Amino acid sequence: MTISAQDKIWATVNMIPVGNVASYGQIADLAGLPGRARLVGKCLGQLPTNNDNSDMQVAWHRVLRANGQIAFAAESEQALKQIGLLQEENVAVFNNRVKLAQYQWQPELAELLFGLKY
DNA sequence: CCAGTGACTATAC
DNA sequence: TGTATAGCCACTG
Repeated sequence: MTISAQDKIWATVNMIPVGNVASYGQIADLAGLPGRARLVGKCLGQLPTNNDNSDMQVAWHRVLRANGQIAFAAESEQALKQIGLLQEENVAVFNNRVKLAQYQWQPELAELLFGLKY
C-alpha cells in the first residue's frame, strides 16, 4: 500500500506525546520529508473536518513554528482555539508562543519504532 | 516556463 | 525579542 505524504505527516503528528509540542520542520523530518515544513502546514490545513466524528483525530495543535510561536495571527479564531487545546494539556502559552526549552518533543528511538507499527 | 503564494526556517543585526 | 532577507518546496494560474 502506498502511504501518501499527508498520511505520514498525520501519523507523525499523532505521535507527539500529550503535553509536548513539535515544529513543522521537525514533523517533516520525522515523517521522512526533510525540507517540507511548509508541506506539513499545508496538510494540517487539509485535515478532514477536524471537528468531531472523525476516525482520525490529528493533534494539529501540538505543532508550532520553529521558535515556539503559534502559526496563526494572535487573537485569530484558530490561534485562540489552539491555545485552548494546548492549555488543556498543561502546556503554557504566553503571548502567542510556547517555551520550546520546556515543551518541545524529544523523540526516543523506542518511541519512534513503536509508532511505526501503523 | 515563470511568477506569486503559503499553518516554514536559518541567519544576521 | 523583533525585523529583514533569502532559501525552501509544492501548487496554481
